[in-house]
Parts: sequence; C-alpha cells; structure tokens
Amino acid sequence: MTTLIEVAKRAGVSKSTASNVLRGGAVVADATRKRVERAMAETGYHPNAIARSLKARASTVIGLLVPDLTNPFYAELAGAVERAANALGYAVLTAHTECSPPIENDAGRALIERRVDGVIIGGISLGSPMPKTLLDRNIPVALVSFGEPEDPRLGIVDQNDHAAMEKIVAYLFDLGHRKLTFVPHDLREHSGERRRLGFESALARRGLKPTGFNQGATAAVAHNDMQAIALMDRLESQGLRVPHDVSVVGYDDVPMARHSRIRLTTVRSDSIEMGRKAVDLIVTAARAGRHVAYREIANNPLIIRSTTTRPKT
Amino acid sequence: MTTLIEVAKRAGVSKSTASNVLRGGAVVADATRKRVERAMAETGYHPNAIARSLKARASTVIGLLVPDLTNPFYAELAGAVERAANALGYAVLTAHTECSPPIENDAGRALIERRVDGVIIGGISLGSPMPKTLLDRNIPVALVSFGEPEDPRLGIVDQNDHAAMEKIVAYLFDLGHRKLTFVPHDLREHSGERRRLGFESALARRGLKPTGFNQGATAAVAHNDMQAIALMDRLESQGLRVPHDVSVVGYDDVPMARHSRIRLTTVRSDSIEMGRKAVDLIVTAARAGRHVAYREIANNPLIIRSTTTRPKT
DNA sequence: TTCCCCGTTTGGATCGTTCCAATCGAGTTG
DNA sequence: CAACTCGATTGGAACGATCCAAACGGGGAA
Repeated sequence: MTTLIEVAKRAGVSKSTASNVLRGGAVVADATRKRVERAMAETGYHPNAIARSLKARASTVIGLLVPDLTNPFYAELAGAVERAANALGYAVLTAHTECSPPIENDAGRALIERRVDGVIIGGISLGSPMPKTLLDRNIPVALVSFGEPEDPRLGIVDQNDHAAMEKIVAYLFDLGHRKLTFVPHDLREHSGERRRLGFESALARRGLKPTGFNQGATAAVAHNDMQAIALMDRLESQGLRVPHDVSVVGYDDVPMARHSRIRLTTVRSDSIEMGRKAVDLIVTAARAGRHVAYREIANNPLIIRSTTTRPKT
Repeated sequence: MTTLIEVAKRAGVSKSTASNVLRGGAVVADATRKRVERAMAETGYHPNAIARSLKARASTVIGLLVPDLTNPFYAELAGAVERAANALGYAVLTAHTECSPPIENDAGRALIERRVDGVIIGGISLGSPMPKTLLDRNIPVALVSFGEPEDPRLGIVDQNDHAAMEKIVAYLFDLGHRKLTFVPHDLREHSGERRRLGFESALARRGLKPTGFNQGATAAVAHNDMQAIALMDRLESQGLRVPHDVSVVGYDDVPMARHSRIRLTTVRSDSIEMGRKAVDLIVTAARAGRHVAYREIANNPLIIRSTTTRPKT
C-alpha cells in the first residue's frame, strides 16, 4: 500500500504539502497541487483512514446494535442508517445482540475498543447498562423506537407504543373482542416489554385482563409483525383460521404485512425515517464533541387489513 | 479515554510492561501483572484498537457487501458472517450496494481506505471490477453464492444455479408445463443473471423457449424467493390464483417461504453455512497474509410445496 | 542594493500501540 | 569475589497520517 510519504516523494514535495493537497489544510500552489494529484493517481493512493483516525481521535465509524437483522424492521433500519451514514462519510459497524446480555456486552466492548464516534441502539435487553456505559465514556448514544429519557444525555427517536396499544385494543374491543392475549416474546427487550405493558393497561382501562389461548382468546396482539406472522403460521397449522377463529394484530408494518396472502392488521412504524434521524443525532453530537439531548415520539397509525374481524358468535 | 501509558504510570511500570501484560508479548512477573491488571480495572482501560491496527498493519475488520439486507437471504448471511467474525475477534463493516456500480464503487473505496482485512461479497453488479480491484491491492475476497473463478485468487462459496434450474424446469416440465417464464430481475446482478441463463438452457434442452405471461405462461420461476413472493402478490391482486392459474417457484428458501400462507416451492440455499465458510476463508487468508484460492459448490435441493401444480386443462 | 512581506513549503511532534534490542539485577558458579 | 546467566523490565523507533510553527524565496518598496 502506498503511503502519503511515497506520494510526496514521487511528486518532489514534503509529506506536509501532500497532506495539504489531500485535506486542504493550507494554500497549495496550483502547479504543486497538480503534481501531487498526478502522483496520487499514478500510485493508486488511498489514504489510510486508520492513521487519520488515530491522529484525529475520531474514527468516523458509527456502531449499530440490532437484535436481529432477520426482522425486516431492523433490516430496513440498518439500511437507512447505513445510507445516511455513508452520505456523511461515516461507516457502520453492525453488531447483532440477540437481546442477550453477554453478547451485548461483548459487542459494546468491541465498539468502545474500536473507538466508534457514536452508537445507534435499535433494540437491547431490558435493563441493560450499555447506554450508560457508553455515555459515561462520552460516546453519543441514540435509541431508536424505544427508550425513556432517564438519562438526559440520550438521543431518542421513539414511538408511542402506549398510544398504539390503546388504538389496537380499542379497535378490537369495538369489534366485540373481550378475550385478548399478548403474544409472549422470548426476547426480553425494551420495546416488546413496553408494548406488553401498554396492552395490559389498555385492557385494564376496560376492566379486562389478558386471556390466554387455552382460556379461549379470540384475538392476539403480537409485539411485532414477525411474531404475528409466525403466530398465524402456528394457528393455521393447528387448524385454526385467521381471522375467523382468531384475530391477529402485529406491529411495524413490514413489507410482508401488505402481501395479498397475509394482509396483516398492524401499526405502522417508519424504520427508515427513524434510522435517518438517529444518524443525524449521532453525527451532530460527534461533530459537536458532546452529547445532544433530543427526544421525538412518532405517532403510529393503525393499519386495518384482513387478519382481524368480529369474534364468532 | 485512558491510555496504556496512564495505566503503566499508575502501576509504576513502563508502557512496554503494560503492553506485555495486555498482549503477552514477553514474560511478566506475577506480582507486576497483578498490579497492571488492577490499574487497568481501576481506570476502566479499553485498548485503542485504532492504534493497534496502525502498528499491526491489520484492522481485524471484515467488509461485507450485500445488495439489500431487506432480502432475508442476505440478512441471514449478514448475521452468520457477523457471528462467525466476532467469534474470531473480527468486526464487520456492512455496506449496501443495491447492485448499483457507483454505490459499489464508493463502498469499495471506503473499505480500502479503512484497510479492511478482507471483503465478503454477497452480491454485486454484473461485470463489476470490484473483486479485481481489491485483489490487486492484496485484499482477500470471498464471493458468496455466485462466482466463476476467472481469478485464481478468489475464495468462492458457490451454489450450483445451473443444476438447480435444471431441477426446477424438469419438475415443472414433468407436471406438464410447456409455457414457462423467468421473472425479470431489475438488479443486474451476477446470481440473478446466471439463474436466468440456467433456466433458459434447461428450457432449450427440452426444445422450449421462455414464454411471457401475455403469451399464456402457466409457470413462473423467480431468481429468488422475495421476487417469487412479490410475484404471487401481483398475480393474486390481478385475480389470478397461485398455483391454480400459475405455478410459482422461488430460490433460497427464506423462512417466509415455509409459512402456512405462502408454502412456496423453492430451492434451498444455506446462507448461514455459506456465511460461516466465507469468514473462514477470509480469516485464513488474512492471517496467512496472502490469497487463499478455494471453491466449493453447494448442492441445492428442490423443496416442493404448494405454489406449483399441473397446468389447468 | 537591502529589507520586508506574504504566499508556499517544510520539519518535527503527536496520536496510542507494538516490538526489538538493550539494560538491569539477583542468584549461581568457578 | 568476579564473571556469568537468565528472567524481568525498559527506552525508543516504528505505523501513516495531521498540524503548527518556522523557514523559504521571489517581488515590490525604500
């Protein structure tokens, strides 16, 4: 790999001048600039971002923590984050956490060691110390789609899960459902847990309690679309019909939810817009060299499709 | 951020000794080691991977190029790559290419500048110069799920698209289909194009030619499951029934293909295993400091589900 | 001719590690 | 008691950029 010194030598200038051509640190005479640029082209020079990062004490890398890319919500988020980051000259280091504290821990340590300029957390296990750990090291953190601002240093692009659950329950209640169940999520993560709580308080407001399938539930609310679609699969494999026997509601409105064979009733969340905003937050904070407190709560509309109907009889 | 020098100072040793404790370069007396470790714990020291990379001339970062994470095939691949890489101490820099040459170009440049130790390409535009560019810079490249070994330096974990297309066409032909169409893919990428060619030669072997929908095609083969599922959506929105009016076949066997509402006939490809092997290839090459030629071609079984049947009448 | 100015150019220090060669010092041997 | 050994420790030079203060040098003014 050619270095800047080699380029400088070939152009007959000092490394400082070559560096000035590269970064525009100082005025460089036109003729000199041309010679250096030619030398760069001839040697196929590519600046060493690692050396630059060391000197600059900034890596222009953003860490992205997601539970599972297989969920299209996170896949879209990752795509949006990456596009927005690239447009600003940042690269994205992606890490799956699977909402498992030890894995999250390792991932966090790796991001700190690699000196990322900020971390976007798309999902994390309940009660994880990670955001605080990062903030304490002065690394900006943006939470996407979840997060209460216990820490005033956090950037948050949130959704109103409570309001969304209220909409869902109100809709199902009006259809006549009285036995509703929440699909338990194995991943003990923030957003799933918050949705469960929102679901339960929406029920409580109507004097109801969650009712499992074995107690004859007629409607099921999942904490995201993938769970809802998997649930439909399970129900239909057992010979139950959706929505005739059981109504099913999801959350996220992933592309698959719109498919003619699925047509899932769900709540829309705009992963792409949230991803973009999170990058803005992180880059702003990184450039300012300090945390930028921010909180935005999206309003998520309920999208009624064909997996919900009145309960039978 | 604490540095090793600060740790050393606190422990009353030189930075060399502290470094030896960290990396085990030389023997360190037990008492000294303990003192240094204590100092590290007390200061919350995290080694600076950037400085280490600069000195080591190796970043322990792998680049991953995928067209689109929204496709579960690539999402699973990315997950597998990342898990395997993490287990070996590597981080993954992910970049979407969308099979667009300018974006691929930028992504490639970014990976070179960041001095990744190798690049895994999950998909790329037809005729892209990227693999050669990277190989010429002595960066190991592994191609996943596609790739002819024009370049003997490439690591390839391939699928047998031609054989798979032969299986699909033979199956549809035996069912009685004579008017088959291939779903055109907008992304001019390697694997899609190869599958189309495989499809056409399988037809030719039976004296057939591709027949579009407007010419009454009774079966459609898509270059991947997502396209097949999208096609089903389009057909069914137009009032056509799958498989009664049109049989549909996909490729990849993404989780969604198994869903009770989809039950897509498809070809299985093992993204997870391929991702793991690609990481092995790259890490082996990176550690050896040279390219490692390798080629493996998976045998992909045809999975018959419910989107295919005899043509009507 | 000499001095000064100002646009260019340059050497050197620095970022935080690693690693090699050199040094130190306690214990062993002749 | 001097010479030697060998385990433990250390200083300093990289790695490849950036950036500051200092040096350079050609042209205009006195």
